[in-house]
Amino acid sequence: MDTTQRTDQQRSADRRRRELLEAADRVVLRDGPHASMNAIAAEAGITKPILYRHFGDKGGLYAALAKRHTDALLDSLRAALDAPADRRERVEATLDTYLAAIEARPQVYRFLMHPADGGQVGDPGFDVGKHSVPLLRRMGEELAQVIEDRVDLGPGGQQLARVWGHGIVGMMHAAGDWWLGERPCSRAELVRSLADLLWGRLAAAGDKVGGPGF
Amino acid sequence: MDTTQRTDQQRSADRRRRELLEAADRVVLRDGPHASMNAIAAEAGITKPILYRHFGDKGGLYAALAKRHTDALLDSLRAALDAPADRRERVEATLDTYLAAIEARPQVYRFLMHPADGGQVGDPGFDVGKHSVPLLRRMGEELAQVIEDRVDLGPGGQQLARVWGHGIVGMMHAAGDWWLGERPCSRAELVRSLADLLWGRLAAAGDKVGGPGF
DNA sequence: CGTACGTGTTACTAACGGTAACACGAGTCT
DNA sequence: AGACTCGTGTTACCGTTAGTAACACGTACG
Repeated sequence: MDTTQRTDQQRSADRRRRELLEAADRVVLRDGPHASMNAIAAEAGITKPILYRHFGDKGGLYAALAKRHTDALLDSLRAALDAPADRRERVEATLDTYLAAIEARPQVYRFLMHPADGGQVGDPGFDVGKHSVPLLRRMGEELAQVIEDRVDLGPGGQQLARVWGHGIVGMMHAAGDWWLGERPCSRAELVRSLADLLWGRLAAAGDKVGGPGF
Repeated sequence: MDTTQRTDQQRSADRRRRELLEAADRVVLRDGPHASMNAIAAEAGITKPILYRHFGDKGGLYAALAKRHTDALLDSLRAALDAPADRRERVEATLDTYLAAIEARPQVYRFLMHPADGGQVGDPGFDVGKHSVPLLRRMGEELAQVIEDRVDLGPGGQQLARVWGHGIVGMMHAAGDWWLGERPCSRAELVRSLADLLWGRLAAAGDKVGGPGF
């Protein structure tokens, strides 16, 4: 039970794991979220059971793969969120960073956003899987933390920040999803429109006149 | 080629279709979104191929089922959106209506929200499926229309309304999803928090003091 | 009586997630 | 040296699922 030896083995396993994840990445990028375990194993030059030994089940592989991209995206978003600029600029930079990311890699984005399963009926207590908070939640919690840290919301601010974190992330996500499919305007316009929404322009705008009999 | 006879047949087929949809509804409500075609057929007292003759494939059945619930939900939302009250009250009523709906039937909600597929690789030109706009889009478009009709946004207002429609729906959805899972507060509090967000409270709040060296 | 047709079935295929059982090679202990 | 373990890899399988082909029954119409 030598520690260094164990470290060697673990290091080797980690490297293999990374290779497998990269292969999975390629397949998912090529075939979309429907990539089968067989296809991923073939791309990696091995066979299925090895994937299962490394990741437990498909959910585990999904979680590992999602974590990679999620971490990368969250790093970019943190950079935008923490920039030394005023709040509106930070919000716009964050929105733009997110939209640029999903614009650059729509396949990855689709993969990340569609959990595609939520809980088998049988086999409760399955140890793997389940710990994959599906990106939106992580982004929401992270944004909530930033809001709570940097914005003075008075009493009850912590809960308010959480609601807002998840709400804003959802707004960004849904608008981005729609925009990615239809491309009705430029990215900059979308960013401006969303920031305007968050800045209360909906509340400030006037009613439209001309309702019949009203 | 008698028209009345054909109508009779079609009417019978429609009734059968409705029965099948109700059976599918029960199964989905009981087993969650993972309900198999076999289980649905069994619940309806028939066998699989009949389902396939009626709905083409699973996507078709999903689409038909989703349309039912989506239409029902959209009717409720329209009622809240069109109420003769001021804008803030309408927004809160709409949010509350949506949240009450997902709170009352989480299983249906989960089913509707997880498309769970997006496009097979083989068999291009598959005639069924694909026409199932996944609820969020429909809600977004509908809300966009209401905003465009009732709020004066000046030039470019139509596009702005669409962005906002999808954005607000996404906000509502994500916050609702998170809230449904964690229940961190009452529904009324959630509604208030989200409405506050839309009313620009994020922009109005002050910075938090105490950043080290800033 | 036969023929077309709608409605239903059984029995099958293909693909997928997941697993058991076996095979090989390297280091280790006696 | 020989047995023992252990990591790495395989083949071959199981159970379930979406989807389909082929057949069987009843009924209206010529």
